[in-house]
Amino acid sequence: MAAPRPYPFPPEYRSPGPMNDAATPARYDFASAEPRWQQAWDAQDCFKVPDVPDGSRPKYYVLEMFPYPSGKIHMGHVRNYTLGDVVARYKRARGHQVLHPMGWDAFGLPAENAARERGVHPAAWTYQNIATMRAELKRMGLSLEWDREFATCDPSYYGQQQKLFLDFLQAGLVERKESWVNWDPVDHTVLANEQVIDGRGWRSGAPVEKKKLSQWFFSITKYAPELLAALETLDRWPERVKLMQANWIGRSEGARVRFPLATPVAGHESVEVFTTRPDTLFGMSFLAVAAEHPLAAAAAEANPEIAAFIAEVRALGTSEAAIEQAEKRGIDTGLRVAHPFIEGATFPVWIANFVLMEYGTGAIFGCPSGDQRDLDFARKYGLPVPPVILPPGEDPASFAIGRTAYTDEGTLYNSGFLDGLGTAEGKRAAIDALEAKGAGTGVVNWRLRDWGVSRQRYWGCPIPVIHCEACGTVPVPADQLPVTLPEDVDFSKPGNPLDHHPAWKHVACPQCGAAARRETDTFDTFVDSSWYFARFTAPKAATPLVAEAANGWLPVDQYIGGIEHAILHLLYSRFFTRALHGMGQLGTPEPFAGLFTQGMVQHASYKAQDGRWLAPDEVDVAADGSATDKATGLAVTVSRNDKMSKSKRNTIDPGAIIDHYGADTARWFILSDNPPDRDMEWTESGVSGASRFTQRLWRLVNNAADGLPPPGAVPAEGAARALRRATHRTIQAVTEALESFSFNVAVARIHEFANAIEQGAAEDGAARREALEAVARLVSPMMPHLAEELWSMLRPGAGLVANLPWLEAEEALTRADSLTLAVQVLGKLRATIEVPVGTDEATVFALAEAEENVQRAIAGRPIRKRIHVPGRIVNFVV
RNA sequence: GCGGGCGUGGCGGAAUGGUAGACGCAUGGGCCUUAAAAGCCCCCGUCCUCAGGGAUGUACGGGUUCGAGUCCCGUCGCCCGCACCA
Repeated sequence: MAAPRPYPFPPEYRSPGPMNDAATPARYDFASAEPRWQQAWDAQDCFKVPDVPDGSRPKYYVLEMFPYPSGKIHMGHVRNYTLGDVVARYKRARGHQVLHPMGWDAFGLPAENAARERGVHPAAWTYQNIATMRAELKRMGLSLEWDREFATCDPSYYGQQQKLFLDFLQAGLVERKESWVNWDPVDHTVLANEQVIDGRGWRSGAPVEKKKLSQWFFSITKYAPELLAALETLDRWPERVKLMQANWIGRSEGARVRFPLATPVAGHESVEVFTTRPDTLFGMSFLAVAAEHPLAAAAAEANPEIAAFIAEVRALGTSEAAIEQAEKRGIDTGLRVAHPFIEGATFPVWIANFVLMEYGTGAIFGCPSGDQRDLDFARKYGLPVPPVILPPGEDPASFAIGRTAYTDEGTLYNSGFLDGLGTAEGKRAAIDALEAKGAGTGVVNWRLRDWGVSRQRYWGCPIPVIHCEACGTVPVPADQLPVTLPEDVDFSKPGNPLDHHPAWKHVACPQCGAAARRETDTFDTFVDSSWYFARFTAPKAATPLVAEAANGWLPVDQYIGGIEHAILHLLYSRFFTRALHGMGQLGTPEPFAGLFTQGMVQHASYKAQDGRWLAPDEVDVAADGSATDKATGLAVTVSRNDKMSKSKRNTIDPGAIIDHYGADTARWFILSDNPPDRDMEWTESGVSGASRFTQRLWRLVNNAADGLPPPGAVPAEGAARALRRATHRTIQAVTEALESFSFNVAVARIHEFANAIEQGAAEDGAARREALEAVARLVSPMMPHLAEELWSMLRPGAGLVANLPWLEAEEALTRADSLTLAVQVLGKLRATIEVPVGTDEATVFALAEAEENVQRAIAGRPIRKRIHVPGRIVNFVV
């Protein structure tokens, strides 16, 4: 692991150390305060809740996506857990019983990479990382209940997961099917998509091949209709995430059409195609199948050119993005199919690299005039483009398709019996005709595929199955679980260490007792993260779930994590929950009632002229943002908005930040910088600004604390009114901002409030105490340590802010007695007027019209219309 | 390529269809200090100005409205996901 980098802090922000040095003004000493308050929370078990909510207060389950233990925490974690902690502390103050646990998504590839590269055992590497990261998280002052912690690589967790797998098997939700993997022919290893770079294996550099393997699948497609329909019930999910999921599930109505082959090939009499546009069948120009389609294989047998083309397509790997971005290419098989409607006509069968075997039937009919991809393909290979849809207002004699297909609705023509019909009627009529002829049927197709969970890797949860020659695949009996990973594994050979372990896989068949073989594949790590949120409700139970605990706490009220998980992790978790609900193990069909997706954390990156990436402490940044290399003095290319990454060396270590500024400063800066759902940029000046504000608040209280009247004093009327109004309006505004995840706005309101307190120096002492106590309590979800420190100065010995209820604004004190109205003429601002609350409309118009600027803008023209939006605006139309 | 999102001063951003730029950061000027640090105060979209104001401005081009950063259509740029990274 890389040594921690020094951080280029200005010397003035180092921890001030012991105070009461007469020569320097007193400062807030976060370095001693933060651990002190963390101990105080621990000592009182502030964040502990029972396994079953006791009903004394409403329950609230706050969960952030648990981290992968990669080594150290990064700023993305700090942002994620700060957001969650604000919610957890705020909800707790609002009187909820808050469950807020933490654990580790601990299986995965990086541990195996570390084992191969450095000879560390994956378990040792993982648990060491967990220890480091746990210590770092604890320093952040999060209101977590650490007693519930677990790692998914603990046998006590993955053993329970194996039990769930047996339940899924029993429920008919598991299947064994063949599917394609990326195969590295040199390393003899299955590659993850991220390990395929430009079609080559990342270590060997060899062109990847696609290989078919028999693998385990969860039947998520059985739940496709439910998963789609239930999106509507998720009213506290971002619309964009629901949209992405709906598109991913991809329900589409269309038809399956059977095209008879002119001459049967290798036992194939026909090709079946799925289409959402059966109305355009008369616009057919060709038929195309995927390279993995059986017909393609049959055609390749007699033709080496076709075989070469298929091999080329295979070399693209299994990533859909790579396949679809490749240049659209194809090859004519020489086969021809008959048309279901056009008597005697036949069309060529092509193999095309953009047709996906996984979608529909792995074959399409090409209608170039109505589909852009088909058109590009037809133009490239000189195939005909018969137009069949006439856009509204076009003349059939002159309308022609050029470089752009017409994909919208219109009137069918050149289409035999469909002529004159619109798009919707055309679809219906075409399906009716197909069904009457026995050439096809109307169907609903789903884009969603079953979830392949087999991985040929060591560091994952063993799939508890035994393969027996006589009995087939036999589940490991529940009383023989968990199937644990062997510890003595050899990573010097490529491939799956479980597979070449000398003893582990050799077992007796549980059914017949004959020699049999353990499944050596392990689960996709998405399985681990598909139920951990439920396990947190009873993390040590001897069964996967405990009904009262799970049903008492679930669903998660607020789930927080990165937008990059918008589809897969969230959809798999929804599927798992629904499946467990169906088996009667969970009371809720949906895992996450509320979802918030945060943006990424970025930092400027610096590239020297010779192409090396420079770390932030290796450059001098000038006021105008330009930078030079400290070592060479040469100018450096600065790029903002770069995702923090080790390769660009622009990561900032949260541990170093906490050392130098304290956890509260880091939290405050992260919250203040921008709205939490957007990407944020970590800047040095931003953190130091946040640090100054913590000192300013502390000073504000420290300077005032001695001169305040005792708690309970009643503020006087009159002079104190302005400050009291500021206090109660701030309570109102911060509360609203916290409720709506506008944490940056909450920060702004607290800044304004601090300004107001400073300006109100001569005010009534009781009002001042009220204001300062409000500050301490309002910042507490965001800067919990500073809040405790301020509170202890204001109310020595009065207990913890963490145990206080949230402040309520007094409505009467928030009202103003006059308001400012904008006066516009023709929608342009010309003046503002100050009127007492409750002024009637006629008076408002008269006052507005009397303004000198307004008169000038009206310029003697008659007023046609007067608009008054009470409390906002007056507009004169002339 | 397909699906989703975002775009407002030098920077991060604020703004129930109703005063665009709150609040913060940076820069500049000033106070304090022997000096620095810390702290405090002022200015701060652009252009014009008779110093009252005026024009213009929310990626770009259109539209709806008394009124558009906000709603609608199109274009451009950037970001996320694409099923074996987590």
